[in-house]
Amino acid sequence: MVSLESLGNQSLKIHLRVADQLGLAILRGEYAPGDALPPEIRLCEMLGVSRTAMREAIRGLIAKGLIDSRPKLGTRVRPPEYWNHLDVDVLRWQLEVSDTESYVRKMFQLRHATEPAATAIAAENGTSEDHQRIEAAFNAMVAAGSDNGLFVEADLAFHKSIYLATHNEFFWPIGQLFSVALKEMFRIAALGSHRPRAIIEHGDVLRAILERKPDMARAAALTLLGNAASDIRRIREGAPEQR
Amino acid sequence: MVSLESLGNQSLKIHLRVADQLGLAILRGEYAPGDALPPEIRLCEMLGVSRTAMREAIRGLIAKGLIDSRPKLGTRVRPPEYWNHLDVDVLRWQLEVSDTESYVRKMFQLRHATEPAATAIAAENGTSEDHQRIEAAFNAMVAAGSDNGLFVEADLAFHKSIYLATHNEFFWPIGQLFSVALKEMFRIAALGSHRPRAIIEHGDVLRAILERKPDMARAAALTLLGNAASDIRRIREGAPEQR
DNA sequence: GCCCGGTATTGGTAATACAATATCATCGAG
DNA sequence: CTCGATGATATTGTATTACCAATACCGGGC
Repeated sequence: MVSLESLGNQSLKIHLRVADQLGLAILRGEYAPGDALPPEIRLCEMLGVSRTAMREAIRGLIAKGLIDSRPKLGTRVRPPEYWNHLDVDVLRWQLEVSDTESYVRKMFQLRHATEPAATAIAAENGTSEDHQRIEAAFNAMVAAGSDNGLFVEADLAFHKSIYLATHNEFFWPIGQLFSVALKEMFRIAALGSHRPRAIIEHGDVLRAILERKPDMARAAALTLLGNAASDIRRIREGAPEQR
Repeated sequence: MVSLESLGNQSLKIHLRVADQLGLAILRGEYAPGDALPPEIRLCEMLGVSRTAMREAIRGLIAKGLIDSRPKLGTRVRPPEYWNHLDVDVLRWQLEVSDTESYVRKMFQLRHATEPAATAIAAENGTSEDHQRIEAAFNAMVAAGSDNGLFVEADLAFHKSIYLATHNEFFWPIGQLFSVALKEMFRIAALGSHRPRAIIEHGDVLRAILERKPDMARAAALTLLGNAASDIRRIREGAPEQR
């Protein structure tokens, strides 16, 4: 018998696939802000899904602030300032359609604002469990050796643990966002980076947190960030990574 | 005939009402992280809605990271570190169930991290349209006179415009969040504050942005924030506002 | 020119079939 | 007889179809 796998990647829940396609189309600008999308039924037959699935997908896009839907006047694309750009899906779509360059810059602008503060707060508020988690991630970075995947994984875990250690819920989703975004970027351009220096700098951050020295932690985070940013810039400019 | 209006506020789309109830219940801790909520059908009859509506509500809560749903083991509450605390609904629920005190503090921690940076970036990148919008909000603050509602509205518009003027999409949702959160707080404890001083400080921020002086803008935002935080602290402590 | 009803489009409900999976019972081997 | 693997079953989420309600817009009739 002919399996259904033949069409498309599958295995994802279908309203997610649908939402993906619609979201990409919107981010790509196929439907400009203010425009109305085709009516539900047209969309259904265009993508070959049921109306319920389409409605669930639309529900999701509404939650992300991309569109607004009212009876009779259709579902319209909202102006971008209403979009939830911190949503990981929105971010992913954005990365797929627009040039990465400016997004790296903007993301580091935000990270530059939040991460030194988060690190300082973590140095102030971190519990011993937090300390253990951060230290474990650091050790994993060291132990990763030449394995790029492991290293990146541990690196992301390190920073995410710091955001968690703030014990401030508002910082958590931001750490989550960076984790996803950076992973996506590494997927695009696998980054060797200056591993020895990175480890030293992460160690400085770790020590400041363990010793509960907020100011030192903030400073360490700042230097780490500055170097990370210039690393990525160098890579984007096509310079060969030097180890 | 008996109108349906009798039960509840109404006029909101029903899956939103349902999501509201479920979200509140989760935030209230009625369903602890790891717990499974009742099966869909039970929930449907408990709240008196159709399965589709319930599914749409659940879809929304999944998008906010509150729950996760898998066949057979039910829909379970995820650990709070996965919740999207930057989502305005999550924030609203949190404010309704937990004490405001610590949330004001945490929110100002974040604001302290982002707003000086955003203001500096706005001073660097703001276009003339941005300048007009910010200035208009400032004028509205001045013109508000003794009308508290107008003043708060203009105040929020002022800060939101600054976040928009960064031309960095990642800052936009954060500005949006503060706008919603502070409005909610003012709703709870109407804040007269030091209006004359506030206007002067906002004027300093405005001038720095118009003159494109990032460092001055950052500094002005910092002093403004420091005073705003202590104002709110004083109010929370029950001290009478002095004008 | 104004009112009224038709129509198209989204919002909401219901019923049904399908798929995935944890639990439990049964069967067989040691 | 006990332990373990394996398969049936019940439960629960997933997906489709169909139908009715509310509403904004359009056009015709008075």
